[in-house]
Amino acid sequence: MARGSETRSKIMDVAQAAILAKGFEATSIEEIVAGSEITRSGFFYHFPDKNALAHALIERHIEVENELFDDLFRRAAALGEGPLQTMLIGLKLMAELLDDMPNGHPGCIVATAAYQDRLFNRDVRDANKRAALGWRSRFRGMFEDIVATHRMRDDVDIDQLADMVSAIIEGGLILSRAVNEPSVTAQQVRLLQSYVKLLFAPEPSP
Amino acid sequence: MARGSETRSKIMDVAQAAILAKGFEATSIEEIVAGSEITRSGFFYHFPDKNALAHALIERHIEVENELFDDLFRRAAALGEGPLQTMLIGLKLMAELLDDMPNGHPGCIVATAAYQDRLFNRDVRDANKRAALGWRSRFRGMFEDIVATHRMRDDVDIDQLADMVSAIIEGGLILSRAVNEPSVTAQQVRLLQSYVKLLFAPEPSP
DNA sequence: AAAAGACCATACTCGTGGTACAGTAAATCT
DNA sequence: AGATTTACTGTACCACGAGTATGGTCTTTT
Repeated sequence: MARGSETRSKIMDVAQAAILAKGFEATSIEEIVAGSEITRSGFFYHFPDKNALAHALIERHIEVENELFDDLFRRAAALGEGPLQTMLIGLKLMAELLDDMPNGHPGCIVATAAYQDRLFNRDVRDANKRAALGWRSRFRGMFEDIVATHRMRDDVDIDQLADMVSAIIEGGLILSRAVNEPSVTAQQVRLLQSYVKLLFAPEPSP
Repeated sequence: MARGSETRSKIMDVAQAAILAKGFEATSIEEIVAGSEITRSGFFYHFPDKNALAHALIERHIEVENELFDDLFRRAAALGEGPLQTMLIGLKLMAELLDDMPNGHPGCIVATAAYQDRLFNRDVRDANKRAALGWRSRFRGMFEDIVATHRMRDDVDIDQLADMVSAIIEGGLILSRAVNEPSVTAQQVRLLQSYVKLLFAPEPSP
């Protein structure tokens, strides 16, 4: 990696850790530069303002999380057979993954942005929107494969079902932070898994 | 209402509207006092600092929402018979209610607080936690009544199921803001209703 | 050798939260 | 009726964080 982009990503690493721990506004540039072995001038050389930093963080997070999900569901597909099994195992793996990162995952940044509308500029909000729509399209694709081979026991919209994955994760993270119980997010994902199971499982033969 | 508490609640009204629209940090005291026909000194007379305002807002919101939920499930209980029906109808009513408030409900304040940990002091975080635990105990009570009379088709924890209501709503609100589709939250609540239905509905007689 | 990239140092502006304090009109208590 | 408290207004001030400006410096690239 070139000299410039090395410092740049170091700034982003430090910033991300701080933001996840205390929120975007509560994290000062002063603090970021202190942890990045750089000066204020150096920071503003790489990012015109704090908004640009937020934008870069969200952009990077989208990529990282996409790769993470790709890998997760690739493993899930290898473990089970058929799209329903893949989804069910994938959700279980996701729950395990969330159990292993008790401080919550970077999705937080997206959520923070959602609730601080005017604090961020258009670029950031657009990136945020793209992230959410990306999740929707990913999971919709998977649910489409499922409905092609399984009967739904309740007539629900596939887009909405796809959104439910994101909603459960984001909602779980919020709740988990509010009550200070790190396990909550993973539990919620397991409940979602239970729903998907009930929704598509073949009728029990009596 | 006495003269003092009148201005106080006016400040809170103005602040709440602004905070829901732009976030807590993005809302300046200057702006709040401008909309409240009061001076800066007046503001600080009622609230020692911004944190106290946040605390008061959350505290008030807990009360308002509790009354709202009480009323909602009272109506639901009148419409259907038995705890399962009450829950299912209640969730439908909740979805309708969310459809009617496209800007999201004040739950946002709680969510904001969850993601801005260090920005708020202990009082605010405690109030936030109490709110979340209050929801949990409310819905757990309802689900307990259901499991007493219905068989669960999947073995899930009641506390976690109760948390799912909050998680779905908060997550729905975030997603709805992120993709700028106000209908998302209500849709997610309807999906939750579908889950509860599948989870407790009697087996179909073949 | 020249130019561009990646910084450092200093100094300044401006908005916002918060403090301090003096004063005032109206309501309430004694 | 007078004293006190409540609910403010007005002014002045401090600290801190974001952002701007500008000039200098070492390093890499051309």
